[in-house]
Amino acid sequence: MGKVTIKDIAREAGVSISTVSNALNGVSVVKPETREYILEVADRLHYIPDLNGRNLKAKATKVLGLFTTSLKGPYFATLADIMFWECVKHGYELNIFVTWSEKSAITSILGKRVDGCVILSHDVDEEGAKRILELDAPTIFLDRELKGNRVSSIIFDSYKDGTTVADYFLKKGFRNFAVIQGVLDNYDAIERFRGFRDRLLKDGIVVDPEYILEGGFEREKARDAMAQFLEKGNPMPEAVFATNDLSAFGVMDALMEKGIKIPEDIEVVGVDDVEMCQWYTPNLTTIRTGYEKQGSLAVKKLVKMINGEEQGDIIKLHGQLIERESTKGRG
Amino acid sequence: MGKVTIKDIAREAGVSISTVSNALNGVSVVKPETREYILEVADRLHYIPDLNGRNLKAKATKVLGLFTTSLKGPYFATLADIMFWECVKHGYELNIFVTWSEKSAITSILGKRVDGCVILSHDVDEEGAKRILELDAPTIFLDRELKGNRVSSIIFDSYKDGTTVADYFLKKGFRNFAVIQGVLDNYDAIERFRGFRDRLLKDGIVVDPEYILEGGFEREKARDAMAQFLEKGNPMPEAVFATNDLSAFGVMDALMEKGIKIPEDIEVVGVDDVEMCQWYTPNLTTIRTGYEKQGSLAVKKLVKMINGEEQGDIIKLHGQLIERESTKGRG
DNA sequence: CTGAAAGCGCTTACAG
DNA sequence: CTGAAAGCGCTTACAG
Repeated sequence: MGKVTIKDIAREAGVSISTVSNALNGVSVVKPETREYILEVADRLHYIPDLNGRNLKAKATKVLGLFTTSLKGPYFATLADIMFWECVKHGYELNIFVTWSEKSAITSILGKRVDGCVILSHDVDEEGAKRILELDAPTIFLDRELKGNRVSSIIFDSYKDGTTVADYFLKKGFRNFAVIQGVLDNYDAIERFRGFRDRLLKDGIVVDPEYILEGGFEREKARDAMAQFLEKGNPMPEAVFATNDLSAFGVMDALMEKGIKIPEDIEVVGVDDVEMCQWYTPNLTTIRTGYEKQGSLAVKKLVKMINGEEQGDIIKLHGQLIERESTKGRG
Repeated sequence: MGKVTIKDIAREAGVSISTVSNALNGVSVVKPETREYILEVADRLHYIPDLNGRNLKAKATKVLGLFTTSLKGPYFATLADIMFWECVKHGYELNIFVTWSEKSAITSILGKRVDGCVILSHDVDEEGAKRILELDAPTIFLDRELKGNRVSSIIFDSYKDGTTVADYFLKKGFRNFAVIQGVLDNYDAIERFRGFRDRLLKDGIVVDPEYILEGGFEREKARDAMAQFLEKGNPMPEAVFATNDLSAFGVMDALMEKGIKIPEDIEVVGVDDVEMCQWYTPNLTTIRTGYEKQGSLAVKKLVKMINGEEQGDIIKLHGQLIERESTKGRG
């Protein structure tokens, strides 16, 4: 290939490499004609800057990193697409990294591959997170509460979302529930469950451990758990709180396979409001968490922290209950 | 933060930076004790190498790039996850870039951010692709046929998949069809359609342009197109070929809303074999294209091209028809 | 086995 | 407005 460098451009254009660099970077000090000519030569030679050379000297890479344990899941693509567009607006690129530990984020930040990170782990790495806080590297956590000078969290108020669902069911007069847990060490899964449980406790209602099923945030897993539950012949609860939509679909799959009617025999509520909630029959009552907002806010806040315009914060997004067919059983 | 460099380690350990570099990189020439000690010091100081310094001098970055126009779509996450694991096996990292033109891939390769690229564009950028071919940068295209010294394509034999579906319907004695087109300039969309059409033509069957609908590979768009088609009151076709599963679901949504029975009144076939094919009622007959294989093969081939072990190739993956309820109408 | 030195491609004060 | 020079953090022949 024979890589073209600023040296080649300088020779070809008959100027120094400093002038080439200044022209290329639009430093206003260069005479317009010189600049024009250099740009033309650069273009003719198909010049592409070596990012390593540039980043080595420069303080910024103008790249943000999105670190995640998995690209799957119902809303990752939407979240990332929104973040991507928000990055473009602010003059940044977005790189996505699949990784199992925060170490990779640390390496990328300290290795000067990115100027800041957004971290979305399905499994929390406490040690890595602490290290990030120590270093005070510009970071946004989407999955836990952490705050530093340049470290923020933008999370769902999942505890409150759990209480919202409990409130809703209690108002209907229900007292017997099943709960589908999510990924066991996932922040949102834990908080949604806690909120639901605590609100019920206030009214003196305890959820029987037999009625707490593991859904792992997955449709298939939830379906299996519910099918197994039904096998046991326990009395049916009046309503099910699934800690995400996917597991709610799994629960409904299993119920309907047994001929149990939703919402007449049992009501179901999920969390997330993925698109499919509107397509599934019956369509699903759920909490709209607002993950689109999370994506754009993450980038905005991160850029501000990088620029030193704002300090770290903990931002909680409030969910909203969207009522649909799956809970139109009684009053 | 006060970035730690090999200089700091050298000073702290009382050796030269060359020795530090050699120790860190496991060059066997270093005395084991020296090496151990240096590693310990590096660890103690929380040393993280500056990737720009390293990549500037080194010929390789050990990073592969996956460039795509969108993270959405039913199989992107699976494809990327598989590629990620395959990268780990080969000692590479995987970076994902959302981008609208091949220019970004070129910048990354020539900018020495990555050693090679896998490109999956929903909209084809001919100019950019040509430039990659000229440069002969290690690249795998997943969306079009291109071949160079270090440029390969790993694509579905979508033309053949189209003929397979046509064959299947013809054997059942059908002669009246509707087709749901995909994204108009998408390679697979075009080829699936061409294969289907050409096979029918051989039997003297022409698909009425009124029966060729635009589905854009999206469920909603296909649903709307089919709903609009039904409004017109044209005679119903015997079968529908949707050029991907998502649009097949949309078509079935629209048909069932009008009380049309699948497969009794009309049969439907899709392409991809996404998971949902098994969940939808009726579950969907489709072509299993084998995108998992595409992902792992892409990484393997790319690594071999980078290492100079293999030249570019055009690899076509054969699809397989999976028969399910949506075509169990007649013989 | 270890160290001094050159250089990767770029940016950035600083002199002219 | 332009250029000579230093230096970003690393690797890599080469001498010892």
